[in-house]
Amino acid sequence: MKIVKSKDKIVINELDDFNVIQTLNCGQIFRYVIDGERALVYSLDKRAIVNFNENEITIKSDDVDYFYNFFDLDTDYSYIKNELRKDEFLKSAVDFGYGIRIIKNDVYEMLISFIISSNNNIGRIKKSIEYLCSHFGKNMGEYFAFPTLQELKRASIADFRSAGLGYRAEQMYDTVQKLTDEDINKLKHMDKNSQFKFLLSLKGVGEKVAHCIMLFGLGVKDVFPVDTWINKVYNKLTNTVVSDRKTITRELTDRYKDLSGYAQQYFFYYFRDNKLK
DNA sequence: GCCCAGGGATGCG
DNA sequence: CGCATCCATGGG
Repeated sequence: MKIVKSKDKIVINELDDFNVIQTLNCGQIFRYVIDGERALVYSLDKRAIVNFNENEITIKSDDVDYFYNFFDLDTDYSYIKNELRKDEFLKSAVDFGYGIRIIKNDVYEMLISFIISSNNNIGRIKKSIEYLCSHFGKNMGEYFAFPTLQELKRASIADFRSAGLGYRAEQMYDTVQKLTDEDINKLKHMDKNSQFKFLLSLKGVGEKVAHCIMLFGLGVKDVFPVDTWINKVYNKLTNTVVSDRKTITRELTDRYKDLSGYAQQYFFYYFRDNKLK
């Protein structure tokens, strides 16, 4: 991959390790719009305008450095993919999702987003997040920012229900009221086990959601979020009927170790897209 | 009407 | 611990 960064844009060529549609559609981010060969991508109060074709990707933003880091452009994915292709379960999944990159998103935004995600579908998750942005986030002119913690503290349980959170409204209210900016800052500097423990102490956050927050918001790669799809994939690949997700999580994290987070994304994208066939 | 979605909280043994 | 049950909501 050839990357040229300037003040107002990033231009990328030789796209063996970056496909915009795959990276956006693999379930790690909920605030984006794809329109032909152009995508709008949002994080906190920032926006990137991404133009792409099969030969070149151009990322424009008022904060180029933020999105350089956001798209993880310093990481060599060819090494990761070569390692994972050695695994018989993963080879076709890696080839299918060759251009996936794991986003480095904001922890707080991931926390709120993945509380909404539990036992929910991606379409509804997106709508709920959009509602929170347009009702509680700052008006940026052409879009709404993700609401800050202080802004979200003004939302009532009824507001969260209006956002379509259903029974998660009370959990969200409890967590938002309890959480502080200092909690978020401390979280970034904790070790992995402390991060996991703290996240589990928040309402609406169980093991799977905590693992997603760590993977997409804290850059922790040796976690393997297990949701309904991964559960189905696991049973298909191992020809078993296991429903205990703790067991599945332990076995898969043990199998893929430091590359667990990457492996999980290739699995998720491949099997969800192919409807397990 | 039933089933499912990037699951978690609670209670009970 | 493990396990069962309940939980809003919209789309297929």
